[in-house]
Amino acid sequence: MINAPRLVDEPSSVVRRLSSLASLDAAAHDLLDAAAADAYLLRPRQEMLSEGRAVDTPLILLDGWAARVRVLVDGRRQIVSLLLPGDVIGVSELPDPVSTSTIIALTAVRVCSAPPCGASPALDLAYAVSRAHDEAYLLAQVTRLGRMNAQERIMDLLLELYERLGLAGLVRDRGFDVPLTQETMSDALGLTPVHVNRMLQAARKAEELTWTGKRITLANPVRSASELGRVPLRVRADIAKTAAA
Amino acid sequence: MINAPRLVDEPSSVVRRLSSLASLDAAAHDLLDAAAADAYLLRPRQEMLSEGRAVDTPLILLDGWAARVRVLVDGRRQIVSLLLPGDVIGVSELPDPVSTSTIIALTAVRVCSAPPCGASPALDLAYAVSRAHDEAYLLAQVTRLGRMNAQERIMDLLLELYERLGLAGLVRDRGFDVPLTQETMSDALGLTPVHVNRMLQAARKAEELTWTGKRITLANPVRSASELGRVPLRVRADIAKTAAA
DNA sequence: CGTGACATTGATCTCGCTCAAGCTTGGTGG
DNA sequence: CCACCAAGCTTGAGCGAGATCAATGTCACG
Repeated sequence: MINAPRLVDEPSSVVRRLSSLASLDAAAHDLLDAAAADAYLLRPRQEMLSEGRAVDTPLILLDGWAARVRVLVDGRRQIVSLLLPGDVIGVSELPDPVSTSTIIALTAVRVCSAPPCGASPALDLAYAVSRAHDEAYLLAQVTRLGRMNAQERIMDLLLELYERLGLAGLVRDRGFDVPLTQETMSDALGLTPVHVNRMLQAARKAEELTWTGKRITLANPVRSASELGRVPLRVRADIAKTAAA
Repeated sequence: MINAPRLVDEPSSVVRRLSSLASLDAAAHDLLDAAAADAYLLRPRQEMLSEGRAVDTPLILLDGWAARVRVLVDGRRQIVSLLLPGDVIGVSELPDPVSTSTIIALTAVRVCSAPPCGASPALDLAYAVSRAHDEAYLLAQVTRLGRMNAQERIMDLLLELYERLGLAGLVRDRGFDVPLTQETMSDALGLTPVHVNRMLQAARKAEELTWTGKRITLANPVRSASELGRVPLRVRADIAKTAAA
């Protein structure tokens, strides 16, 4: 569709996402552009990182979706978290880190290695905020699986995707592309595919969402969010505010 | 230096835990001793950190147990993770961090503020490893809640406690003190207290564990672990090995 | 015009929840 | 020293959300 990515007119998901986490200066932009120039493609189902294997280089997910997966001995599979365009993977302040989970591409995926820490203070901050977000999403995943019923899990996850894709500039008109099968969703939600299907139908009948092709549109994200008690994610004190006081 | 708490004879849980994560030099020990000198006590149920509130200072849990908790609008409660003696709380590389979860003391608790990052390289490494562990335990919690049944969840959590308390030197003879009520466990496991009770009875009948008073003893941790497919946690490449090669 | 991946539907089962009641125990005050 | 009481543990009966098993439908693609 889009061939030459003209960063000025149409900023990439990474740039949009990281900019919304921390303001990026020109140096940071240059580093990201340079990194993105060495992007490469992965096929769906391809492993990007293997549990127990050393992490050679942190990655940036430029395009496509991936998932952190844990598999039990008998084959049960749990998607620990979803990785969306613009997400940063495996940046760690730990030397010689070893991956604690397997990461597989859910779709065709375009990645590049992330500019290393220390090269740009603005970028380092963005990484730190990004990691704080990741952790918050993990906490959300825990409470989803531990204390929500099937309907709530589905809507809560979709709202999280809505929020996260929004940061990357991938939401338009309360709608966004979700290249997931119902089976993949069930692995993320700790449910069976059959039950996910039925609950989705119920949600459609209740006119909470539409899901045609690969695009989901939420009828009323604000209302749904407040019903679930979701609050906007905040990981840093607002310095502007506190400085002004 | 070594008067009241005789670190040589009986190292504290923090020192034992952090030492097993990264070898601490004399400077790191001194920093920890100094920090521990300013310890203070908290009562059970007291909030140590509130969701959405700024984190003033990272803490070290010297004694007692705490929990990161998420509460839904209608009161459902999920314990996201358990915090054990020796655990480090809220160390973040992010400036002006805001807590993404509430932390409450489960027992009487003794804490002190953690020596800041940058003061000791050895300590910084220990912090980094500690944080990597925390993340791994979160992943484990997600797969527990998402894909394990009640029996498996209970044993898996107990094995994690066994492993973690072992690092802090708090396991003796396959037994360890667990100051949890069954209700608290149920909040960590995403189950009801009634069901936790029944599954515990089943586990006792199957002679997998004993739980008398506050002390749990696992009959055969190694066998239980292999049945669940648990593998020892590893977050760093073994430098000794790679360096030797 | 197969063929394979995914969505949908139905029937049945079961694990874990709910509600409700006893039971045990340790602490507290009279 | 005992009576009492609140927490927590145990037990029972019944129910229901979600799992399981097994087809069938649909659609894109070679």
